[in-house]
Amino acid sequence: MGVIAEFTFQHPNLPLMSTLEESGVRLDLEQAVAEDPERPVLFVWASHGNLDHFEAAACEDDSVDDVTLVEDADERRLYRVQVSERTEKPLYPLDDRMEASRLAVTSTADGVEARLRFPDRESLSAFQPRIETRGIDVTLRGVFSQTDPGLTDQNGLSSKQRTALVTAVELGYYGVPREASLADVADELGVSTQAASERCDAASTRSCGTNWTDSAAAGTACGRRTAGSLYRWLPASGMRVENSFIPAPGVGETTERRLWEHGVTHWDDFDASAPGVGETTAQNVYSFIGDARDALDRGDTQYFADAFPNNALWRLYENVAGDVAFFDIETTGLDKRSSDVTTVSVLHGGDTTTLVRGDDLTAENLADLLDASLVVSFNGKRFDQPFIEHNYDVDVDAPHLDLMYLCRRLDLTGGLKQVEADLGIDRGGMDVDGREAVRLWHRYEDGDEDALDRLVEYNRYDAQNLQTLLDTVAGRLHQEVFEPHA
DNA sequence: CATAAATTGCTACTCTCAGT
DNA sequence: ACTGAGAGTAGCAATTTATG
Repeated sequence: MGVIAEFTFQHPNLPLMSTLEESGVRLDLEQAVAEDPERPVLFVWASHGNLDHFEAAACEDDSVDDVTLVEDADERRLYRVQVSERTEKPLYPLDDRMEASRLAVTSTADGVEARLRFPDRESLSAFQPRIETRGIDVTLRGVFSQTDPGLTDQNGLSSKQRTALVTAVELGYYGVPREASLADVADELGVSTQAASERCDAASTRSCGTNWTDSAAAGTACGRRTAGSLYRWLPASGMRVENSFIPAPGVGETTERRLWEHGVTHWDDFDASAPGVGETTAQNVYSFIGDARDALDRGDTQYFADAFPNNALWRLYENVAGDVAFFDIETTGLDKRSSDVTTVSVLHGGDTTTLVRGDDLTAENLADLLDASLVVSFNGKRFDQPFIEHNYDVDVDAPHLDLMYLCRRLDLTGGLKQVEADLGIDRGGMDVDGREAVRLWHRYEDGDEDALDRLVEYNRYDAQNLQTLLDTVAGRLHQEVFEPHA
């Protein structure tokens, strides 16, 4: 599926940039000939502003070697421009390599605006970081899907969000300069200014994150958002707590993301001059970093469990990967009050241990096995942990990472087996499910030792697969959180 | 320094969903 | 069928920041 994206490129050394600033002229690219990619020849229409001034200044401009008038219409003139070798050229030769095609390119003093068609989202995602590594400031202003014309709620906007966005655009809230204040938008909608701000923000964020279809409205709204690429700032491996600023008072998702976008991806990178962080918040961040460093040195994972919102606890995984207990239980039913725990399997430090009811399944052994920096389960917060704690005198103290909710964030639903299937995680031909596990246990109670073997094997598979699952999901979340949604 | 805007952090509420 | 944790949604108050 083709994707059309609009970018703005900004760099002082873009072709004719200083001349455009002086003359207020706008250039529309008609054609580009790039026999030598370092020195493309552009045919551009100049309009608006002072064209005589532009022509004189252009001839003196270092960013081009030659400017020739080709055609003189009344209000606009066509020039042939030979771009010089030392000029920044965002679209050469990268767009060819990316298989992107230029649909429209316009230069003004504000930078170069380009509308490009990409064959797919992957090539679009790859495009931006490539440009950015050359020091050019790139703003993604909009992404338009070529399919689904006219569908309105492909963006995933709620009706309130949609209404807010349309109202804001109609009133000129997104105009530059603003033609309406937030209060105007709030008035029109009949809600508080905060509510209006949130609705508009949520709407424009979602529009940016998904396909746009029509809607100049959405396009305009997104114009103010910088979809900066974090690509080049990625830590080599997965995210760790040292990349996180969320726990500091005054820092939420928005501020943390802004820090990352400005290259502050590690506690070491932080300083008080960071954008979007004032004096108060900066002090809070320093204070958090100090505490967190101490906690990390002590191996105090509880600190992070308390400091991080639950949906960010997964960031702790890489830090404590050597001391994680993956666990899964089998029972005789779903209700902890009327059913018994039959087996418990724990994968910890590379070893899988299985405790069996009536044998070695005791409170002491359970506590011992689950004593880790982090315990990991699937739906264990609702099922496994309460089940164990209700039936045995055990408290699971360690921070508990429940993979079910992480998977849900990635749209992986349908239960553990379904998720594993979706991710291609091997089950080794284990054709057992929870119901069958109950039956196996009862057969064992009736004297069938093989049934127990099979039950244990199934249980161990589950525990071990949790590690594979977490590795996979953590990798995906890492991308999701760090990388732009372009 | 005043103001508008952005953001966080809180509460209250609904709704989805997965375990054996 | 159960069930309750947690996600999502919304709104408001208070705090913080940006901007001229």
